[in-house]
Amino acid sequence: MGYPDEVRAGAPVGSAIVIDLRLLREEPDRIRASQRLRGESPSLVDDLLRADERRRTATQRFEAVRAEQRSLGRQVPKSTGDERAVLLARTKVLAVDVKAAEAATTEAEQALRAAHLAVPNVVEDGVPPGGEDDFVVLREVGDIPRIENPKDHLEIGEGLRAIDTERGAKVSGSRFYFLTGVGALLQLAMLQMAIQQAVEHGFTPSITPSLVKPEAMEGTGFLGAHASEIYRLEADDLYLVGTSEVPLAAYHSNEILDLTNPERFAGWSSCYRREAGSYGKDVRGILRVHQFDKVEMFSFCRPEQARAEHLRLLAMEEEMLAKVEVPYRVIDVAAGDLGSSATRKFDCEAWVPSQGRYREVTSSSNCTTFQARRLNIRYRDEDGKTQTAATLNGTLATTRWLIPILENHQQPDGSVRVPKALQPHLGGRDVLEPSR
RNA sequence: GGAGACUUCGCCUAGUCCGGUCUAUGGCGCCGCACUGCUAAUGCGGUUGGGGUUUUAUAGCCCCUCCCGGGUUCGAAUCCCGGAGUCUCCGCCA
Repeated sequence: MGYPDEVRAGAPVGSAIVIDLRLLREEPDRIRASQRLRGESPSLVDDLLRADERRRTATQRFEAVRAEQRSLGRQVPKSTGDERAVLLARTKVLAVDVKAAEAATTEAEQALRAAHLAVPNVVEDGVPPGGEDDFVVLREVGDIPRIENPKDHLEIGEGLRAIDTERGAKVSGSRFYFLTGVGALLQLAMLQMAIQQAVEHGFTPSITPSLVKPEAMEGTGFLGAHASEIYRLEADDLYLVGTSEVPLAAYHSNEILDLTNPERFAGWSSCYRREAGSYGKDVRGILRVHQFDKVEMFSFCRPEQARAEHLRLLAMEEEMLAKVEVPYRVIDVAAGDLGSSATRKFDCEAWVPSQGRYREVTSSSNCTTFQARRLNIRYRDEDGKTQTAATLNGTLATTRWLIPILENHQQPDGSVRVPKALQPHLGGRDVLEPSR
């Protein structure tokens, strides 16, 4: 799955990239170091700088030839006779040069973009080195409940007639499910509560498209190493989103924003993931599925505000987790496990009694200018100059949350206690029992 | 799905037939100044945007930009082809 096709499909090229290249030129060593932390080749940076230089040269040549052509072209209408014939002959030659120079520029720009897309975001200072298992636990919150022989969420869910994975498999295959009765109601209540909290904190609630064009996928960094995770509709050249982060990021593509204050969205969408390469992993229940629903936070802000915004999103997640009364811990994800777009990532992991361990339920990434550069999202600074914006995202609630909610609040009789904050969203009921 | 109309510098709009100071018209809005107890009104001036370059700065210079991408041409907002989007009507359908 290469990007040149996507580039031709209309992804923004050139200008916005160069702004950040200026920064790259100043600190290439910093970026090489970051590359090593991620376990990727530092030479990508040199490829990028070379491509940048090539593009500059090509552009300068094109502009020079073009300027001459225009200048001569302006004289043609005023000229007559022999003078005109000479001019026409000269411009005829120039036309060929211009065309060649333009082609060279276009090619150089595409090469630059390709080199650019290959370079992951620079890792933020303080990120733990290492891979998947090298995260640092920042804190553990809440008391782990003592439950004798805890049932897992699927057993509880089936008892409540809330989760039906057998029929999910019958209708759509493995890793699909039906939420029915109190299961459906619980999910709607949880997502509604998430939206309400987001609105209270000034986020704009949004219901987003689930199908997006290639440039939206490319721009958010999802067609990189994890392209095989993405569903693609061949007939229409559209992708099914794995998170509303994608449409929300692309929402402001090719725009210049007023980012005096950060712009914040809470997107509700169904999400689709192929889960390729996770065969045999987490096959039971709804922990790892092909389709789920999610409320995702997304912020556009100035780069200097991004760290504070990141902590803000994390605080939102913790507020939600507190409302569903589930014990959790916060981890600082290690450099090798960041994904190409993030400079830093905090995950919240909820306690899952049946497994006796924490499982990821939220993930919030600071992408700084990585996505905005690719999607050409800018803002105007005090001097009126355009600068690349920063983007951040974080999970506010998803279907997976049903697992810790059901398991941590299960009762010996098979019913499930409803956390207080959720009750108003469930018509006031304080316990889940089988129903229609 | 069928037919037609349309897309111009924040918004509206002239220009497209008949290619060349269109380096885009006018209005609204906005900014500045003047006048007037204040406001309003009026008058004058300014105002497409993006990138590069240069300067202490002001200012300037160059390229790109008339939905997007190709083509024709010495030269394209204008002509040709392809695509996207918007609207209207018809058909169909949650």
